Amino acid sequence: MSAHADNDLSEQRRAKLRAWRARGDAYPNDFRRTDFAADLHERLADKNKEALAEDNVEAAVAGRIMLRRMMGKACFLTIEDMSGRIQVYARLDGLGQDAYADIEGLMDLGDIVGVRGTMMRTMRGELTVEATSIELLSKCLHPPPEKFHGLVDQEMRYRARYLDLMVNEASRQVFRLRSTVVSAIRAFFEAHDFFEVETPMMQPVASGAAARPFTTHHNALDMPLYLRVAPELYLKRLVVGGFERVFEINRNFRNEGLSTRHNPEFTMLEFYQAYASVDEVMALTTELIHEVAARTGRQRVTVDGKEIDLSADFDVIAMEDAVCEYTGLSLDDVWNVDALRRALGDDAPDKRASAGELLFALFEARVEPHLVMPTYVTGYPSEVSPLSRANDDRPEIVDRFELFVGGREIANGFSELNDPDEQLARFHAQEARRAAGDAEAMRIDHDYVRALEYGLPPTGGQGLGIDRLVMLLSGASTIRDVLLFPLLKPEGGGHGD
RNA sequence: GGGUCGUUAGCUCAGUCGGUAGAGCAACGGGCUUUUAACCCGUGGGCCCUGGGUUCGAGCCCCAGACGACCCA
Repeated sequence: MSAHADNDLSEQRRAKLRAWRARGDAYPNDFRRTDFAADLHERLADKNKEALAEDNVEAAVAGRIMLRRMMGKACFLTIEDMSGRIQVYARLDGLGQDAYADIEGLMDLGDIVGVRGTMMRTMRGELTVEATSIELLSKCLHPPPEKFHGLVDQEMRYRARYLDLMVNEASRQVFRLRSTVVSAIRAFFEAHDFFEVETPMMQPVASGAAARPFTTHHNALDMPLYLRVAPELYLKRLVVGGFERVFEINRNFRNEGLSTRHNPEFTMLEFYQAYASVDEVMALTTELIHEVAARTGRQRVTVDGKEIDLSADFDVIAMEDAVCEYTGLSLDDVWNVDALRRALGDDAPDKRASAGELLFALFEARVEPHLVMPTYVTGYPSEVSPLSRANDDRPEIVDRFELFVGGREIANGFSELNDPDEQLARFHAQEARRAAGDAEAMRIDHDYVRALEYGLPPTGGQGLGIDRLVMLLSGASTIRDVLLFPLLKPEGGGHGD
């Protein structure tokens, strides 16, 4: 990448490193930091210039040089550690000739340094470490991005995420937020007597969702393996085993295109609760999102200029009603193949599609983008929900919901289908679709059906996309902004090696 | 997969009508012992994404490609 083809500038820095190496260990690990920048700011907040001068507070800080102001026989450095920034003041008189010359001759913006000194305030009141020693701990051999604008180039922000994080505070905040989200979710489920499990990422049958898997091969067993598209069928096996409340936060892999909403690997939360109805799962989902929004301080977020209150109750609407509302169809039409096809126009799928499939297609095409305020959509057609339990009164729909916020699907939950014979029949229906050309139709998992034959208690479960939740809370418009290392095409258009 | 826009110094960006490539930051040299996006003076730094084409002459116009951003599917 062009960012690293800085031959002259990095040669200058390498020359300084060579000079530093000649003095001894150029990459020492004997500097003992005693203070973080933020702690010093907090601890000494109420000490004015005079009080600090009297107290003689010693400090040892370390971090990267972000700014530097040389003034002949004195200089200011701004260094940054994981907690924030702190200013360093170095004087020729205070450090001595040789040590002061090192700052000018060996150190550059971007270098990692350790500083010992005494806390003071400048005439303008800024808390500052007046250095008694400064040592180079790790040389930065490339010029860092521009100090004021940071790193703007999107491609380089994704390809060299370390540079993005080094200079863009906004980017760091997104990933701190993400960490808080995950930890809030864990705390929530632990408080509700769930426990966390890990199920296989590599599966002999990739089932549990309508998606194409990545394929790999196990040499010793000489068998194909698939990266999972969902953990669902394994989690429900655990409920069969008596783990009545489980959750998993982990990666799924789907072999599909890249977009602002899709990355081939993404993170899902799934949880299952025995003896819970779909309504209880919905209530738990609302409670979860309320809790995460509160823990992250993001109860009010803005999507496409519209403010969304994540602490309020969420709307609920049946898919049939939602389709009528946004397409003008009547309730009599929503299971009528001809009426649905007319409404879909050019967006209609292949000719063999059933009424339920068409209704779902129409919902996706015409309704989803309008669901900006948090909204549960219920009553999904059975054909597009092969793992959901049929509604007791109306077998053509299932007891399932999806939660939409900002026009995007955030979560998907349902009352689990636990009749093994019905499940096998649904799998066979999926297989028929596959035979008819649907490459994403769900695979039959016979071992899962056998697990159901031992008895899955009535159960409710739900899956929630962590990346999309973080997008919502952070205001990110692309999934790449909430993934530390999003998948990109290789540089230069070639293959990796 | 389709459309639109973009790619110029290490970084952030200008570049007029087609006529020898510009700024700020960063670097290097000089000045400056309380600055803070420090400041002042000076110097160096370019595969203008790649490959073709048009032209006396292309960063600029045309064609193809690579990568990215946005929109659509």
